[in-house]
This record gives sequence, C-alpha cells and structure tokens, in this order.
Amino acid sequence: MPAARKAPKKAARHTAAEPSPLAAEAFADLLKLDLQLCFAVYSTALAFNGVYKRLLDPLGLTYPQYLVMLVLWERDGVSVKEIGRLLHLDSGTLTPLLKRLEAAGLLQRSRDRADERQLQVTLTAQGRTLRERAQTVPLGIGSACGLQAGELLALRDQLLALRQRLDTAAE
Amino acid sequence: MPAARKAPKKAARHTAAEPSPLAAEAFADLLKLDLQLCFAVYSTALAFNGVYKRLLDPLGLTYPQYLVMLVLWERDGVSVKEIGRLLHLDSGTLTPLLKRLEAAGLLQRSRDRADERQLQVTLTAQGRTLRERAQTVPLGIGSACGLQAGELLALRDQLLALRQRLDTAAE
DNA sequence: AACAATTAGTTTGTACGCAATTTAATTTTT
DNA sequence: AAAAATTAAATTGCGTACAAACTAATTGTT
Repeated sequence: MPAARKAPKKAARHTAAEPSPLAAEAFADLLKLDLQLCFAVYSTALAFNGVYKRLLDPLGLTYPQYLVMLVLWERDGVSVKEIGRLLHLDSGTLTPLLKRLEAAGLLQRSRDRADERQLQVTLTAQGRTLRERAQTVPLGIGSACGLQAGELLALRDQLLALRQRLDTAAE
Repeated sequence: MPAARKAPKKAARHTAAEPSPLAAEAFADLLKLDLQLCFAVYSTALAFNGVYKRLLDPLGLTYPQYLVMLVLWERDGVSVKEIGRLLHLDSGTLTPLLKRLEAAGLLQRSRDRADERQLQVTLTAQGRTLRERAQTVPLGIGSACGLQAGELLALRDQLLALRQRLDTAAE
C-alpha cells in the first residue's frame, strides 16, 4: 500500500485568503523543512569532502579530480563536454582542473582531428596506473558511511530524484 | 539488444581470503554504491545552489551568506566561532564572507568588550529589513523540491545521521 | 561561396572552503 | 607575576564553481 503519491498534504498556495492559523503554521514549518533539507545536503557534501580529502591526499587528487579520473578509467578519450555532462560541471570548472591533471602527468589534452573544437582527454600510462592505488578509496568511503545496501540505494535514489527536480526548477 | 549491462562484473580484487566470488562481487557493488551516494550528495548540493542563486540574486546574497543571515535573524550579536559551529564553516571562510556582508551594509563587526579576541557580529537596520524581502525564499525552495513533509523529514534526518558519521570518520 | 548561427573550450572575475600560518588576547601553570 | 599554553580571528595559498565575455571551428542558410 504505497500511500497516494499525490496526496496534496501541502495546503500550498494560499496567498490570498488564509484557511486557518493552524494550517498556516504547518505550512510555515514545511517551508522551514525545505531549508533544512538543503542545509543537510550542503553540509553533508562538505563532510564527504573532508573524508575524501584524507583518502585522496596520498594520491594527490581532489574529489572533483577523482571524479574525472573515474570517468576516464571507465571510458578513455572523452571530450570536455562529455565529462561535464556526466559530472554536472561546466567547462569553466573543467578546463583548469584538466590542466592540473595534465601538469601532474595523469592525462593528455589534445584536439580531436575530426573536429578541432573538441578536446580529447586521454589517460597517460601514469594515469592508468593510478587506478590501482585508488582501489582502496571506495573501501574507506564505505566504512565512513557505514550504511546498509538498502539504505544506500534508497538515499541515492531520493537524492537523484530531488536533483532532477532542482535542475528542472533552475531551467 | 545492447550487451547485458551486468554481464562481465569485474571479479573484484581477491587480495586476501575471500569468502566466495559471489560475496566478493556483492561487496564490490556495495562499494560502488557508496561512491554513487557521495556523488548524489555532491551534485544535489550544486543543484540546490543553482536554485538558490535565482532566488537570492535579487537580494544580493549567495547561499552561504544567506545562511549567515538566517543565523543572525534568529539570534543577533553572535561570534564568528558560533556562526562557524552552527554552519560547519571555519574562520577562513567566514572572515571574508562577513567582511563582504559588512561592506554591503547588512551587518557590523566589532570586538567583544569582555573578550577582545571575539568578534561580535550584529545586524544593521538594513540587515534586519532584508529579512522581509527574504520571506519568499523558502517558498521558492519548497516548490523546487516538491516533496511532502514526510519525505522531507526522512531525507533530512538520514542526511544528518550520515553527516554525523562522516564527521566522526574525519576525526 | 559567403555569411550568419551554433558549438566547444578558454579566459576573466567573483566567491566560497579549507589547510596552514600568524597575530593578538586570555587562561593556565609554575 | 612571568612564562607557557590555549583560544579567536585574520591571512595566505590552492582548488573548485560558475557567469559572462571571448576565440576558433563547424554547421546552416541563403
């Protein structure tokens, strides 16, 4: 019995005539909850970053750099646009990040012959090798989270659904 | 029919004594889930930021600045340390942020008479006035989230519990 | 073919976020 | 009371994030 998905509990929209003080109060509480949810997401992201820092410092990577390496380990020779699409980051963020990874000797940036506008991002031998040293990272994150598979899955999916709505709202 | 997505499965790392290939595989999947959860949190935080930007730009605030204002609207005359404790931010982040809010005429920074090490952050009249213009922000966030009270509450609490574990893990 | 529109990436400028160091004030120890 | 330790902010340095403006390559339109 999955509880009517559209039950309009929200008492929403009563700009004009207020139904009752009680409903207005409940509505205000709901609004506060939204803010609190956002803050929970925000501060959890910062906390994750703190854990990742400890795990990634030995590899010389930041978390966003690690994300880029994950993309490349999965599929080498990607364009900046594709990386941005996968990670929800724009080229203004990625260009300097990729240059740092190139300077660190982990990847190479070269223009696509077929379309010179595009940049082909390819791993170097060193970049491929780093993958092995990075094997322990998920273990460290897993133990820091300390959640069961079910919880993990549910939380991830709720967040992704939320992100979708937020992206839509931001047009 | 595009290649069974879960076919090759990777046969993850058999470094020490693995109980069984099946268990090892399930374990590897779990590790991947942790990474995905982190990415979900990370990208949802960025998406929230995008929505907030639209709502806060007219007020001339960023999201972290809005958080500081929320603290001050609730309890004026706080120290930097207290703001940092509430928002999980350190003085290296807050000092320049507060200076910007001061330059914008929203607050005043002055040393505590009783303890000159501490800074008293107090709202100006303009800072207090801004509160009214900010009344519509929660409404905008609420509609962008589009969640019901129960979901909101559950998600918030799961995230806060997770953050607690992450903070502990990071010592 | 010529020119406009689009696209991919880069650059510039602003604002976090945090580690590490520094400065100044207060507290603790001796 | 003097010296040592602690504390609160500020400063410095590095790496995101993203808007806006810019450059160069490709596509489309006439």
